[in-house]
Amino acid sequence: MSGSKQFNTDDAIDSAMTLFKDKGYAGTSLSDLEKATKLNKSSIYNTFGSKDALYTACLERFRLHYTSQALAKLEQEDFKQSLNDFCVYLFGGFDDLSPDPGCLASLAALEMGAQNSQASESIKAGLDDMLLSLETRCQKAITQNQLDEKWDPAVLAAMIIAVNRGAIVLNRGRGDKEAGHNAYRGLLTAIFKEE
Amino acid sequence: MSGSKQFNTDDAIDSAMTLFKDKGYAGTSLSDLEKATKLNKSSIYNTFGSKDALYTACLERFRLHYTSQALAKLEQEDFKQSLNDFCVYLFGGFDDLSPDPGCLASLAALEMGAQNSQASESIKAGLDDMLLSLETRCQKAITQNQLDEKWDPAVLAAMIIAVNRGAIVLNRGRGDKEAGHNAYRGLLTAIFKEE
DNA sequence: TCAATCATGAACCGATCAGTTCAATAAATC
DNA sequence: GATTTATTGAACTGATCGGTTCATGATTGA
Repeated sequence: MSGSKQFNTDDAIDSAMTLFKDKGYAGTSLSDLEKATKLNKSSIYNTFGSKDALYTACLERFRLHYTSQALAKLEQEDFKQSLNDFCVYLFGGFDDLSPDPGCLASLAALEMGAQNSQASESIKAGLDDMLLSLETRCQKAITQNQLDEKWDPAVLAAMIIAVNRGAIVLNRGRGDKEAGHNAYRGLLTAIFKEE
Repeated sequence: MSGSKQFNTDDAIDSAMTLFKDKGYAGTSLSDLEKATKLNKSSIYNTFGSKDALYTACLERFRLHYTSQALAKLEQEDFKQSLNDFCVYLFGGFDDLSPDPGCLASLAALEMGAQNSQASESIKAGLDDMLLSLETRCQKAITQNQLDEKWDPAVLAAMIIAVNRGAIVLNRGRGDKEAGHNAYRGLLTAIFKEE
């Protein structure tokens, strides 16, 4: 059949994203991608061009769709609420006992970090988005007197991202969410709990 | 030639480790491993049994050799010094401008987290080693009055590991050490800087 | 209604994958 | 010095890799 596209491109990207997130770039084969997207290889190549290009499309969609949704949580007036919702979103729910969903971008950063892939730009851009948004939000919190002045906004932003990324590593490596959850509690203690 | 082993097993594991750390399990082929270890495929299979077994051997050596060296830094009397040296060791030197060395275990956790591989046990054990040692060290710091009582040792331990793991993701993803370094500075601010 | 368009599935490509086999051969034992 | 033991390189296996080609046929615009 033809004449018009028989599938939704974003749906295909979402399916591929799940695979790449769980098995990595190298660990995901084209036949895996065919099954997950329910597309034929020629459709995949016609639409995206190559495995690498599909991977990059996944990273771009992840950044423009999912990451930006997390960053939107920061737009609330209350800093503590902003940060909490931001973390809950990234964590996949603090009270949710289902396995940690992992993170496409974090695995991509570690897997592609030593290569110079087409995907590297998107990975870097995603991290920079987060760092910049968080830095701006922390700066605003200081001027609003919702955050202690001892904090350098860029430093705190980097720490918040690091805890988030690190929590995923802990959760995926241990198969539960306990250590990751503790890491988040530590973050809240660090920022909000008085000595 | 034969009669006795013609190579050092640990040297071979170290070479393989570097490859797995940079390219991941799936991204590393046996011919890559042959080149890096300067061994023939049959020697690799004779010695280790399979690619998966060699990978697990790398993780075990990483844990028993490298991770335990990091944890040894915690044995100093001064808590701040312990923590600083621990972080510097994991970071590959704060003043060292060379690229972040990455981390075999962190990539392994993300890459294998959704699989149930032979390697999973070793990955989990490595994280548990770190969490337990740090928790014990933090507890000691509290009794020594070197750490504020607001901290739950298990919570702080998880946060320290998370920042370390997350810093690697940031560094590898961005190709420099700036954000990772900031994350560490945040950690020190959180623990030692008064409000 | 008809011609142009284009997504599609199947067959195919050479390369590389993880893993095996085995003869050659060097060291160790006696 | 002969026999045993064990490592090694090279050749080989079938499967799968990423990627291409192309006939088919449904959809579309005129």
